[in-house]
Amino acid sequence: MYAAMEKNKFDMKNKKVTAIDVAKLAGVSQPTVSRVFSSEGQSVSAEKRKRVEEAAKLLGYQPNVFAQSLITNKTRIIGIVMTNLHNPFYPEVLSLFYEKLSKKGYHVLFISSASDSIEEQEIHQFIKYHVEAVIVTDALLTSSAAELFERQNTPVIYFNRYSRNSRNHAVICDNYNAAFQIGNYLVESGHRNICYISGPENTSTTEDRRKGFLDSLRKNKLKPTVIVNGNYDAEESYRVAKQVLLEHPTIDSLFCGNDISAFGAMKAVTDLGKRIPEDISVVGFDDIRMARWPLYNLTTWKQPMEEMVEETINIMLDHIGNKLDSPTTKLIPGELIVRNSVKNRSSVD
Amino acid sequence: MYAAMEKNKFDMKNKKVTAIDVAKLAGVSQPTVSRVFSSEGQSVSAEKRKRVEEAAKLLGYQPNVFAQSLITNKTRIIGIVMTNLHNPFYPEVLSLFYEKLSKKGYHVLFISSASDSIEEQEIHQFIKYHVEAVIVTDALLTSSAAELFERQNTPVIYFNRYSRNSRNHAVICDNYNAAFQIGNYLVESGHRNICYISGPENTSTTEDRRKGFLDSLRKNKLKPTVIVNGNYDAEESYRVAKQVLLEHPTIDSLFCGNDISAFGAMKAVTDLGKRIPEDISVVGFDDIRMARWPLYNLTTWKQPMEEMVEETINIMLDHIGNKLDSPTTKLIPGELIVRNSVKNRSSVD
DNA sequence: GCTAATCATGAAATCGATTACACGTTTAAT
DNA sequence: ATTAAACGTGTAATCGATTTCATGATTAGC
Repeated sequence: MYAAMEKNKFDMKNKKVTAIDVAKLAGVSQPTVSRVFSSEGQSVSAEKRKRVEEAAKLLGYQPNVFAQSLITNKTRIIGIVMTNLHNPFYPEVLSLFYEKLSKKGYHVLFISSASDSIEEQEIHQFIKYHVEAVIVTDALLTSSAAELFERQNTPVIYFNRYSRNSRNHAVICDNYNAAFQIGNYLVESGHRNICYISGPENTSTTEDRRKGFLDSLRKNKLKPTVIVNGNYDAEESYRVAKQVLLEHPTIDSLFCGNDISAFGAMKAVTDLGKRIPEDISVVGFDDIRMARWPLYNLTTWKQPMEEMVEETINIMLDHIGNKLDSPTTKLIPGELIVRNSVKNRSSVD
Repeated sequence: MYAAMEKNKFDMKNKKVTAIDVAKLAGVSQPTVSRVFSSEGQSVSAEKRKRVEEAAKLLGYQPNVFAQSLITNKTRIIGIVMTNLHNPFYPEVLSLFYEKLSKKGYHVLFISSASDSIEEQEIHQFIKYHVEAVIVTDALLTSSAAELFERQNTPVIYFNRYSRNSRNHAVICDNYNAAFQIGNYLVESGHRNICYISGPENTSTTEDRRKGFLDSLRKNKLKPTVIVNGNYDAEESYRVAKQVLLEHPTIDSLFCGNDISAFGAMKAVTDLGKRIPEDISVVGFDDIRMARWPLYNLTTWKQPMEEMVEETINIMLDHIGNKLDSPTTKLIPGELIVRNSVKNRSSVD
């Protein structure tokens, strides 16, 4: 009680502890304190090092990052832009990024953009804070924003998007191949009337998935089946699926552009009195945690998040370190996760 | 094409533009440049102000935040700690925080903690970056961490948690009253065998909900019904619900500690061949977006996120500004959202 | 039209670190 | 033992802003 008050009295001064305070207490010069805290094994005698460390701990000293950044020009801050927090895929990704970046001593400055392409103004925040790299998930920069970063030589890495004419790095799941495999899988398990509930048309991801899917049908000599556009969202997908199922009663399977739209579609199916997978098979895309909820048990394509995040960080570090700045695009394969939403209708086996 | 190369040549220098550069180009002194950019209407003649602004735009000048923060001791950075990104409630909250904070010119430094109480080490990141406030959602600080912030006079605001002996601010939904209302609602709509699927026992939130629920039963002269502990998670809740429904076949309703555990429970119900709400009613808590998905259509208690976030930010600003540091706790009521997962079994109406 | 008050502006100090440099000690080399 | 290299440590410069202070110019007051 008394001790607490005492402490408070000191705290009223609200004076932050600086390297000078530590130096005084340890009986060394201020640069020596700095040397103890500069990560590398700087030359300072074991004895003084110990004295400094003790003094620092006693005072609760933490080097001031702003002073550090000012002189070193390094901020250890990474900017992450995320547009679509409503799709659980992205929080999962964010969490992974945080975990892996912080392990490497980086910090996450977070920007969430409501719109699909990021406002100039938001971008300025990143520039002001001298982020060492920018990771953009599920959105594209405006070209003027991209130019800004290029001018500052700040690497931009797209996660799960790319634009053909962009000079930025990108890490993506091999969407074309994934959709191709899913198409094959459905055909091989005896489906003949596949409906693809796609996402909005203007993204690379959606484009590639659509192409892969169509190519697999073509290979299997099936004529193109119904394709409708949702917006990667459960409610919209529910609406769309319901409608398409009514219009095309022969449909035996739904391939949905992502997991949450699959969830919406599943409800549409059961609302129409059909069963999954007995009457209609459903396949998703992403393999978010919810996909394995007993409620869904969704067969889906796993985007290997962990690997993708890892790769993104590697590219980032490579760029920051070696200044290798020829734009790299990394394709990660992923895999089909078979659960319980697809029935084998093939008579053969 | 050519222009682009030209530009690049300049950029190779990678020299950052400082106030001095602007000053030279505008033919003024460096402090004058600073005065133009310091938010307040500083005294600088209209003519020079214009010259400076033009020069700044031409060079693409942005004041260096690190230099600014160093001298002003203001960082405009808010630290947010979030443990439970798997529950969609929290990404929704994060998104709101970001939106509202950025509107006020603050930035979000993000920390996600796997464990329920936050590691000392993570906390140091906040201290290093001199965050002006810390918002903690769904977790508590260790007492030594709390002490650290107190010593730095950094306000900590708990969102959706509080601890009785903590000297920090808190904004919470009135969990006691909410659970009380839900209990009443279920009883009044004719339910007599209510099972409460709670969360882990050690949190204030869970405690208050349990108390409120029990008190409402008591008031209605019902003897305490089955209470089981899940962990606010769909899969666990599925398991638990299945078991409890088998053991107690008379149960007519489930009150779940949050929405996602309600989703799990719903599946348990239908897996056992019972219907919602005809055979068993289900109520959730939170009103996350998914609750209104057609798939669920869950009757639930709305935690008024927007209001809660707003309140949290207000307390934060008050603390930062007026130095009013007597710990404030703000209770926000919330409301029952009636959808389609509860049946009126009362014979009266 | 003279003094006082106001305003605009530059010079210099400052924030809290890092780091080049120089100097004094210690250790190694021959 | 003598010289050179290596090491430890303090002094001073530096990063890029803000801010105090002083000075000179401008306006107002009478």
